[in-house]
Amino acid sequence: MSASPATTDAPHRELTKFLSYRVVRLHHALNAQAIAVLERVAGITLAQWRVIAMVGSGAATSSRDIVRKSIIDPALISRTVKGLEDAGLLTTSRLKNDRRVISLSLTPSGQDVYDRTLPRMQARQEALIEALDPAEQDAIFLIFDKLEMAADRREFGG
Amino acid sequence: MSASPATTDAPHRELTKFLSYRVVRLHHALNAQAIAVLERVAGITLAQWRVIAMVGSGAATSSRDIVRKSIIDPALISRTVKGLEDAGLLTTSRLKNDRRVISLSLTPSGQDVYDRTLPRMQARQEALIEALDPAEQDAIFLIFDKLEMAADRREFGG
DNA sequence: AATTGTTTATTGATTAGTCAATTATTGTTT
DNA sequence: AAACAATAATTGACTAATCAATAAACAATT
Repeated sequence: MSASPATTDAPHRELTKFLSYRVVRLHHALNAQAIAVLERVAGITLAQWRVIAMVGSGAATSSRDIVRKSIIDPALISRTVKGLEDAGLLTTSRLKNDRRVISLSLTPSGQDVYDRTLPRMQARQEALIEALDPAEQDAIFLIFDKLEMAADRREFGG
Repeated sequence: MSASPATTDAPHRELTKFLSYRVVRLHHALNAQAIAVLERVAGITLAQWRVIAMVGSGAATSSRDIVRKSIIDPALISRTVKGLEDAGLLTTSRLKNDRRVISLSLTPSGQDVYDRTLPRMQARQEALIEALDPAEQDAIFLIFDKLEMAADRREFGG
């Protein structure tokens, strides 16, 4: 009755057993969490926070930096930066050395958003880490490294 | 003393140390992989594969099932189903018992796509799992469970 | 200096995904 | 049965994200 399909496929194989599905689901949950926190705390979007965080922390001083150090699309960065400028949170200028490059810095109110938001987001990160026991904390980053490498493969089977 | 900074922010703190960022990056890489494989093998999109896979495996027999068992938005399912119908891969009908519910089944060519694609996607899943050593394989699903639970929290700090 | 090629950013077009409102059907309560 | 609530699906409007094409500035070569 439980008619297994021709391909010797386990019937009704639990979706939750698929690694890639679990990553999608976790990503979905984390995104929703970040969006909710950012909306409540600062009224900004996730993309806006990513830019503000990288500029505020000094991890990036230009759009180019953000492109290189994150996986945000250049087009999205361009539009997000423009939005942050319009909102008065960010100022832009061209580099003297290389006038292609857009230099970014926070305005006072952008700095304020950063200062107010960072501790919440750090608390969130710590809560995530602390949801794992020490052994898992040690393992998880290496696991991500390995999975990311595996995700670069493009050929499977015949 | 190498641990987390209290409130004083470590300058240039590595983005790759943030768990949520790693999830985003992994999700990004896995998505790109799935999209590439599906395009090459069957010329279908990821959303289309998700529907085909759930119907083909018997994990779902209706749009309602897919909504319940996945995290795909009902609106997206509706449009994806319509697209698959137009492509001749899926047929729909209303349930006798409950005429609100759309029953889904694969056409012969939809079944063909499923049969041809499934082994590739399974090989991919196995390659992902096998990128981890046995201990990591045992740990990863529990880790995902814990992180997902932690992702449900909405309040942080004062 | 003129050329060729590369990098950076922007723009327009397109797709993916989400949200709110609506319709049709079913279930529940009076 | 009538009224009300709940569920399933669809639709339109919107945001997020990606892709392709372009323009501007720079680098390297001849």
